[in-house]
Amino acid sequence: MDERTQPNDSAAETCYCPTSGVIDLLSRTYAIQTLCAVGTLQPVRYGELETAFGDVSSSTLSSRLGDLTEAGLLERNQYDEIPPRVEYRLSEDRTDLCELLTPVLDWAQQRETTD
Amino acid sequence: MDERTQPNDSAAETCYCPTSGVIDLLSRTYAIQTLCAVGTLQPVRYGELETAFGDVSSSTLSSRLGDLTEAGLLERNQYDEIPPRVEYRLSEDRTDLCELLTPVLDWAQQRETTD
DNA sequence: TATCAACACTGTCAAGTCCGAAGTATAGCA
DNA sequence: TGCTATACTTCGGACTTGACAGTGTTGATA
Repeated sequence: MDERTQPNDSAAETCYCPTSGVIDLLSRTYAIQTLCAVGTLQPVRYGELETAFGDVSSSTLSSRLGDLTEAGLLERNQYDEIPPRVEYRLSEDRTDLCELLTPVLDWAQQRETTD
Repeated sequence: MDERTQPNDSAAETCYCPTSGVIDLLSRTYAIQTLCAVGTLQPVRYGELETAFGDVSSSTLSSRLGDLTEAGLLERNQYDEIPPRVEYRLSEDRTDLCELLTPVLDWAQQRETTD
């Protein structure tokens, strides 16, 4: 940490930290997208996400939703109807994460179209 | 898209998009951390990243750096010395991604300490 | 009466990805 | 001659993912 360029000090403290639980979670397939999609479409059902993504496998989407719910980032509400209905939405206090991630997805998509 | 709560329209366009190349990349182990660590410590060497993370396997770090370099997010400079020296830094125009990701890592770390 | 559709998953197996440990190449130093 | 330093690569096994088929319930349709 001497003659290196450094954006700012707070970043220096956080950036190279070891894998934390949440980042581990976000590093799985479709985790980021799922989070943002739920934030945008909420309340959203399993089938809606499946068709929105188009190419997720049902097992992956299922376990991703399970992971995120278990981690407290999503809420799952099940209604006793036939056919069954399950709705997902962001947990009350996790909306902020989605707000941080959306620009990342925006960036990625913009890059996709320009490069 | 009728009575659903929607944060804003631009988010609705981007959030539930299918997996794009960049997001695919970021969804691999240590990709987000590597990007942010390079942004913070640049120019940074392989060994520095390895010790900074502490628990990455060398093979994973190696392939992650390769992925990010190949995708044009990182620059790799090799010097003909013994022992060898290789330096990584963010590509000129990719600094903005790191700026978007740092808050995500901050959020994750803060959550880690409060929960 | 038999079948089908709708929905939210779960189960299974093959393929891909990741980890930890050991190995590679090179030159200076003891 | 062996040790050190560096930036990787290779290998076998473990874990994750994808494709596809199946589950359970009830109302609608043939």
